[in-house]
Amino acid sequence: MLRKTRIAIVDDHPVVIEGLQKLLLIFDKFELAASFNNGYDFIKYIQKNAVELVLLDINLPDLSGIDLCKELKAIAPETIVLAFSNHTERSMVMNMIQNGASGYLLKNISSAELLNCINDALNGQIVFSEDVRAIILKPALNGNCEMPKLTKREKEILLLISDGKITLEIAKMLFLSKLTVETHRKNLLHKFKANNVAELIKIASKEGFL
Amino acid sequence: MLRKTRIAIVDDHPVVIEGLQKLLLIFDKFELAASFNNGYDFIKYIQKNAVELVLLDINLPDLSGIDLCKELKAIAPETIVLAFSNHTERSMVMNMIQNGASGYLLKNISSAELLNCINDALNGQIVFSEDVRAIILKPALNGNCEMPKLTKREKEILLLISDGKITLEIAKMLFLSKLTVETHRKNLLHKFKANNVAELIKIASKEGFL
DNA sequence: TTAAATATACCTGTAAATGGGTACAAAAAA
DNA sequence: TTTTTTGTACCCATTTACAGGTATATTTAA
Repeated sequence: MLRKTRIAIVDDHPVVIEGLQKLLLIFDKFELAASFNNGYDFIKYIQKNAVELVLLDINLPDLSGIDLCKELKAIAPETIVLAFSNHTERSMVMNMIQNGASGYLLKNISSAELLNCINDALNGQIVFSEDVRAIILKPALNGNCEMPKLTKREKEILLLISDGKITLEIAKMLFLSKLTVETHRKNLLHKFKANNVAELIKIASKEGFL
Repeated sequence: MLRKTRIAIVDDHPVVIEGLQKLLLIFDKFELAASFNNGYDFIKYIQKNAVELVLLDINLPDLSGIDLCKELKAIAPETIVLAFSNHTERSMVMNMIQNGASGYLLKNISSAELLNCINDALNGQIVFSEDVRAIILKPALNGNCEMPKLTKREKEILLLISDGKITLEIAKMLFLSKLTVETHRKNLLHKFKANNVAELIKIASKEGFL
């Protein structure tokens, strides 16, 4: 008899874990190795145990699923990771793939599609749920969503801007020239390809910077 | 024999529906009357069918769970509504209660707590999951988060502002005077208690307006 | 059917942001 | 070690936003 496929779930919503478990156990070949509601517990587990596949949420209490995926693939490169998330940002999808995930599923996926994706991923394919494929194929609508890389200063100033602080206030708080803050502000607008702060803050918020 | 308690689920995530269903059907007294992945289908259903309790997500594709709750209680006041959401904003909790919900549960609730809450709600109590109680009890940390009530126009203009449109552009798009748009903009700033658009957009984003 | 809320429009300043640049020292990466 | 990135600072001109009003017709709700 073939060994069962061991699957782990990392998600901070018990109901999601229950739902996934119910679906997976319909098939005799799947075995729920373990489930976790945070990232570090899962890392501890994976250092001593092996699983074939992990369903990984991105919103975790301790660290992001994106970082967790990177760490996991460093510890156990052969483990297949499927992101299972609510985030529809193109950048999230790209970052997960960048960090070694075998696919990205939105939580609004249908049961049938979910099972298909898991099987395909186990066969070495890269899989995306239907909505995610649309996101990937529409860089125009979803935008130029390359998540910009910000420097420490830029992140710092972005936060202050989002708190309603004006340039001069920020300059005083950080002991900088007003002109310096203006430069950072301009760079932020360019990096986010925003026309003004309103758009800047919207994008930054959607991309999870705030 | 007593009639079973009919429960409906409105949530756009099939996995959540599966998970809830699995948990509820452990108990013989519960019966899953129907489940919906959008609000309007549920409204149609509830106009002809009765259920004792509804588990209601806030993020729905067509209308917000908050508005849906209001409509539902107008149609079927005796139906017990439990919000089942990811949103941790105090204002969301308050609005649901304001609109007649019997409680507010976060999706990270444990299975046992969920069942307890459902039973308590059916017995006429107002129930909150553990994390929600913490949110309610800490108005200081969660702030002055009274979610402002916006008019249609204000919502419309808020969206355009968040897209980086400037006042004059908005005015042209909506066939309004620039001065009118300025007034709406000012009202938005006041309603959100924001110093400038940056803060406005941040708050609006956090409160789920974008 | 009144009263309140909404949508509309205007005025006057001042403050702030934006867009286009340049420049250079320090730190990090190649 | 050279190159690139980051953080710093400056200038100029124009546009936009913000704060403080007032005012009125139209809806909506009490």
